[in-house]
Amino acid sequence: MSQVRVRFAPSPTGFFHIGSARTALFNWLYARHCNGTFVLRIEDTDHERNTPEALRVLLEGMRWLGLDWDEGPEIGGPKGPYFQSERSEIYRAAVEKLLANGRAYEKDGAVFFRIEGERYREYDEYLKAEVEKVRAEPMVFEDAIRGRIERVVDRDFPIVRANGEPVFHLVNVVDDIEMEISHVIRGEDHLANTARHLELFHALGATPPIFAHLPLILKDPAVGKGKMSKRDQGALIEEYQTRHFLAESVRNFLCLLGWNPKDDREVMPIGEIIESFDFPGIQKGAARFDEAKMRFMNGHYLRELPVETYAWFARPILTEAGVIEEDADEDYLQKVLLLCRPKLDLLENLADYSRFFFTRDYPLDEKARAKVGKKADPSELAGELAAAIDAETEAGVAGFEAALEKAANEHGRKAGAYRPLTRFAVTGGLSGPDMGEIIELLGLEEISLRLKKLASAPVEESK
RNA sequence: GUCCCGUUCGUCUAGCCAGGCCUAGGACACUGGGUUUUCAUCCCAGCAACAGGGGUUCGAAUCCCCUACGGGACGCCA
Repeated sequence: MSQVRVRFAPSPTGFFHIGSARTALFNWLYARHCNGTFVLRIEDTDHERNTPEALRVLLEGMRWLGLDWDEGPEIGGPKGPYFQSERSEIYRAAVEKLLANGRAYEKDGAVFFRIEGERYREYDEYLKAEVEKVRAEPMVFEDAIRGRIERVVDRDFPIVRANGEPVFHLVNVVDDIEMEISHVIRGEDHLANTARHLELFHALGATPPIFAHLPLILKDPAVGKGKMSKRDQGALIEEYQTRHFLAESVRNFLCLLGWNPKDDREVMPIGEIIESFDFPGIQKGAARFDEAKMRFMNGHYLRELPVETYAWFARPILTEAGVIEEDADEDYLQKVLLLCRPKLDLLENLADYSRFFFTRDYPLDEKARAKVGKKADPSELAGELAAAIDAETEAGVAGFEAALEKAANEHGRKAGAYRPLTRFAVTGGLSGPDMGEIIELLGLEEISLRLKKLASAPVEESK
């Protein structure tokens, strides 16, 4: 059996689009599944938008997602160079060959590929001009995902521009031949191009690879129509990097966007995905990106992280948000993180969720204050409870419960009246980590202090 | 305009190729309940789909045809 060689051939634009990432991912998965080779080839023939920064974004995104390539930039390989900008000689040779065997001709300084068949002229509604067309034999191929596809190429097309630069169709096919690519896995937007590519493969005397066209990722209908483009909210991998999504969850989610293992597994380790991944599991219809599900997965992976790793991710986030200092105590940090984790799905929310553990200067949610103040004056309640706590000798939750009981009896209230209030005083809101654990970690003294602070604060009328 | 591809719950999808096991399964979201002082975790329950029409067949989500809708391509962009 011949070696499986697949490639991801992006054009560095300065963005790493979610659709490109998914294409890269599926190529990578297939290569790993088949024990094949994953080639990264940079289609940088468009010199204007091609900058080192654009390449960096791309490679960084690939690495972040864990998509390691076997041949390509920075590591080289036997079929290099892997930048199209460095392969001009190879393209020139291919053009010479086509020119020599009569499948190409020069016109207006450019080189055109000749489609064989009877020629006629026709007004083209789309091009708004009369053009020369060809009655050609249809190109037929078996798409690994969609089955039999048939399409005619009815017009000659340029393969070298008047400025001497080779055109995408040409370089793409030449490189796939030279790099001995066995399977071309790419987006459905290339489906219509495939007939042209097939013409080129044949004219160059090469056996075409197997094609597999992936369904497109569509934008949220609320945003607009059509395939997701780089301008759409949530369309770039960088966005999820900056929002501190775990790469694992983004990758897992992307795997499921257009592929599934045919059983009920969804959150699954990458090794299992690699093992199960194959063309029959790939969807034909386009999919819509659903951030809610990715968030859910992120929460799942977050909860599975070893606490040291979790802290390693969290520390810079909290430092940047001004919640902790660079030298914050690791032990205390880990305790806080563990307390926050059960209900946290996104690291980007961690700062607001945990601020009160590190400072007394946390915002008080006015809605929460209004809610707490519905039955009784918060300041009054806080004062009563603080006094009871100060009189208490036992520490921790036990002491808190005793104080609660005492305050309730003394002032003729239900113990429950103090509970939401305590959370509000201690955290600034009405939701968050388990209150008992907060009390244990912060200590009764601190709880009392925060209650007193609330008791002495001026009461604001809620609007 | 021409050509190509697609269409199962709001979303991602299983089932379709090898028609009966489908009163269509799972997951996210949503709703309700439980746990909880609170809560974004956890547990339970619920909601909700075969685009429409015609055929073939004893029987169709599954096969065939048409229509509608969605998407893509048609560039000296990639």
